Amino acid sequence: MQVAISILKAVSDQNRLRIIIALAQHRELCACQITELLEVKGATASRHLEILSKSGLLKSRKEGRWVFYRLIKESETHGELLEWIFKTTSQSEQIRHDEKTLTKILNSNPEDICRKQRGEKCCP
Amino acid sequence: MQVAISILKAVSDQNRLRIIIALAQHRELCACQITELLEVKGATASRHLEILSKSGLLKSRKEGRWVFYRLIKESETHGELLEWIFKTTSQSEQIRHDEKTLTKILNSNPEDICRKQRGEKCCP
DNA sequence: ACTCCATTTAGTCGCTTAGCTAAATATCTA
DNA sequence: TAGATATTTAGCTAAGCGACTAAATGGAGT
Repeated sequence: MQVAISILKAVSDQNRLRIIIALAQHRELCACQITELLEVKGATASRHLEILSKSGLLKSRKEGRWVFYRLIKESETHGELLEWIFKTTSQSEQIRHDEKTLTKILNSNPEDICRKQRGEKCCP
Repeated sequence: MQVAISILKAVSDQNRLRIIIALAQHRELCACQITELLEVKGATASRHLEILSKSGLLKSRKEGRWVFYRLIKESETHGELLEWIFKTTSQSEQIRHDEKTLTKILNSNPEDICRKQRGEKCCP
């Protein structure tokens, strides 16, 4: 019961839902890319990623200074939940916008993104 | 997106989850039975039922002084979500306890239950 | 009409949480 | 080693939410 609730609480936040959907479309994203996508401060994105990880939906991998996140494969236990989420949000304006933003982000390299995050506005 | 979030928020509360699961097992329950099950004040149960109704998961039917709630049949759109919920909570101690409490509640009639709710402790 | 009573609405209180800033941690590079 | 930098942690604030009490609503029975 508590497990179910912690997962449901984890995904019932708009920004965390955006993270889940983004990771479903792109195998792996680093913290700075997600920060860029959500347009929040790094600390905030980090907090969201922690919540999703602790609920058992994400795992992370460190590579140098970067931390990459992906959906846990075993979340196939949670396949039905994820399927429902994808189906129910597929028409969303926000998600379509995120998809476009993500292709821009993936065309830049992480270094540029991080540089942007402490300087001026981003995404050419 | 907002629809998905409102549904996820609706079901990511312990008491509201208990309501959903109870209604999946017993076609229809009145507000006082749900109040009895949750062991909260009537006003609190009413609030939870409103949230579930507004998110599109429940509908209500008035019969005299009582209001009966049930899962919306069209929530088959939400079948995957509900299936995941049932599967993920089936081992829960709380839910098993609720099942027992519910059979007691259903063996009483609503009048008795309501009478108990404004008087002393309940459930023989 | 009057009363009883199940349910809902209003209003309050305490806790949780999402966001921020600033400081700490960890890692790369010169 | 020193400095730069990506991420996380700590601490704060404001908004959101769940529980309660009290009052309002609306149906049933006399």
